[in-house]
Amino acid sequence: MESPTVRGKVGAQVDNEPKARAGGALPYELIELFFFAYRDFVSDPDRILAELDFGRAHHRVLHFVNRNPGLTIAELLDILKITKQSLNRVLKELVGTAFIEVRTGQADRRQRHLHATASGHALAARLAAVQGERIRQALNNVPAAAHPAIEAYLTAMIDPQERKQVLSRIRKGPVG
Amino acid sequence: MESPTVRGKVGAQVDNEPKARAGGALPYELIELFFFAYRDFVSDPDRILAELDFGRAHHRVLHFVNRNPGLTIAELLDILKITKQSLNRVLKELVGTAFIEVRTGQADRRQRHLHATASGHALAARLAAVQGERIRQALNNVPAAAHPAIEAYLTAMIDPQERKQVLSRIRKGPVG
DNA sequence: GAGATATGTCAATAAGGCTGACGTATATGG
DNA sequence: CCATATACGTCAGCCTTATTGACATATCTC
Repeated sequence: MESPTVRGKVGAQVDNEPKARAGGALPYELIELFFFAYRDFVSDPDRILAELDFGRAHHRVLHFVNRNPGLTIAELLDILKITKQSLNRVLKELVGTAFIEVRTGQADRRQRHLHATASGHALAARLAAVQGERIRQALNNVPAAAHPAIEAYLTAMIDPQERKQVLSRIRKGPVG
Repeated sequence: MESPTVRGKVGAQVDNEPKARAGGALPYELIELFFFAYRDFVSDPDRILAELDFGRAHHRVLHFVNRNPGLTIAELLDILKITKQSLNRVLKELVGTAFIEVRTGQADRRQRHLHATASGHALAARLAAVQGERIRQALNNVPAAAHPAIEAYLTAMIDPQERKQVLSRIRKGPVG
């Protein structure tokens, strides 16, 4: 999983900019650590995806479909915050290669419910495994007592308006 | 600062994949938290950059030049892990808009030493300020005693081979 | 002086985004 | 039952950021 390049609409954010930063120096170390940590975090899946001629976009789609079986197109667009045109190309490839299956909605036949196939689930698990391994190894470098703090820290890095929605989606996600 | 899309060369990495993951479930929560945290972490600078018709590539270049005054082209390419052709377009724009200044090397006149101008420094500081503000706010959600653990965790997320080099560059960086 | 090195540049290509416009199937409300 | 709204699909064109390959130029080093 890798962060999408959100272009175009930048989102209406009100005056969020710190004026003078009264309190001391900028945390350059943490800024750069986060940058490099994320860079390497996504490099593991990249190697696997390259074997299949997939990119990070495929990873994101497969990941969230796998974690949220029956997800509709609209819901997926809302998570990924991309346009349906962008999604379509990637999704078509994942469906064409039988990693994802599309089922017409029962209640509402306009909707498309997305499901990972067996091989889709396997690939998603393989991708999550390499990222999970990196996380596990990193946690080993930190006292177990501090593990909840790391989760709290990452949670607090998420936009407050998004936080609740993100958390509910993460926690409910029962499919491993 | 935002992670580059490393395409093409994926880097020679030896069999790094966890075989069966004997030890239990995958840390899906942390995987997704890291994803969303990073997404929002880069969204703040994006808004500012958009005002100037710059992209994330400009941010990365400006950031590292500002933090490492006198950086050469080759060193910058090594940090960013992109090709000189990719760098060139972005760098030309930053030089053309007078955010970055190029000085021919004294000892070796083939080299180009990059420096942020006054306005380059101001922009870099403004970008770092919004990211720093998010970090500071997130740290406030965590006991101060756990702050070193967060730094240790992020450090351990970086590839072991890269870690030493990255850390030395981060710590020495005296320019805030 | 020959060759290596640091940088610059031209050209073609790809991935992954975007906007705008339009089409189709299905639901839903009056 | 018909009009409108909704969910999705698709065509066309564009942008940014990256890639590879080839070649040019200046400068350093042996």
